[in-house]
Amino acid sequence: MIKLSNLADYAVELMCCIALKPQDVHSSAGLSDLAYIPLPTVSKILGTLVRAGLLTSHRGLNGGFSLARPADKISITHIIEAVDGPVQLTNCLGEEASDCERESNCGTRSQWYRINEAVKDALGSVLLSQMIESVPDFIGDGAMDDLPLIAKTLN
Amino acid sequence: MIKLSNLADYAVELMCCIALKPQDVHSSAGLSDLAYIPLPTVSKILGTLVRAGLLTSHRGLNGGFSLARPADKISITHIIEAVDGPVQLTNCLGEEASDCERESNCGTRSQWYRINEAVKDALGSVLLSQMIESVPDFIGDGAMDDLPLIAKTLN
DNA sequence: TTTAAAATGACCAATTTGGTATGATTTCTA
DNA sequence: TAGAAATCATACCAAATTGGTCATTTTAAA
Repeated sequence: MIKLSNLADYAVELMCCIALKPQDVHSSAGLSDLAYIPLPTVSKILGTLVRAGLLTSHRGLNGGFSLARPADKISITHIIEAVDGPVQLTNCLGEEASDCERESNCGTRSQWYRINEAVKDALGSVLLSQMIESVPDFIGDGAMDDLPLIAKTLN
Repeated sequence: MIKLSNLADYAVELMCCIALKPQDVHSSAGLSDLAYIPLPTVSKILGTLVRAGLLTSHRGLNGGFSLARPADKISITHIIEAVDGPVQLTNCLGEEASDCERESNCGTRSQWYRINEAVKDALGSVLLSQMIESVPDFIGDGAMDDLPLIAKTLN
């Protein structure tokens, strides 16, 4: 199954919690309670997000974390890549040389590149601000039947 | 880093090898040589692809594998999902109930759904036939000398 | 009947992931 | 200004997943 890591999932969740009250300073402990995520794990994720420049931290008494920039300047890609690293579907799409023996005459790499970009666009098409602004109008039995679909952002 | 599993990557590669000569029956050993993938791993992947209905197998002497349907009826998503399972970025997008405590008042799930669909579209937008039609105009040394013909042998 | 090939299932190793514990730093207060 | 409380930061460990191997069985053609 192709899925995000739990940490990346958590990271988005935590960013949403913070973005809901952007003026506040949020402690790890408070976010842990709010999001039902173990405190040390929260701490670890927030540290990563600080290093990625998405959050600023305030140490000492009454310290905590807050957004480094407005929620409409942060995309889901930013958060996910901060935690999971870059979107790079195949090895040969990376920076440094891959060990792929057939790279020199590989006919498929340009296609892989295209696919990779499309996935990145898909993840980048949602901003943190959008993530929190749409409170569900109704979530009934959990079925997704009547979800409003779906901007085809791809070409 | 967000990447495909090696097995999924291999699977696409193997399907390309087979699609290049769709009229032939390809043995695991032959494909292993062609794609530089260990034989037992090849065998495992091909078995999965057969069960997914993408390949048909021919047992016994001179047996092997061939495409179950034309290359322009197989998308990359088909191959990847056969090996890695469905694209399901977050747990709450799955079939059965997730254990997410905050699902009932989760404002973000519809956004996740949108993102997930976009990623699926991105992967599904390339067909196996497209993956192989762009053969490199220059073939270097050795291993794949007999390849240039193949573009024309496609139907 | 022999041989080549696929199918199956058990098994092992290595990487990654998630979680825990401990240490370091800042700010408030007396 | 010193100490203590609150908090961030980092190093470490365990469990789960993944990738790969091996051995056995089944099938079909020569």
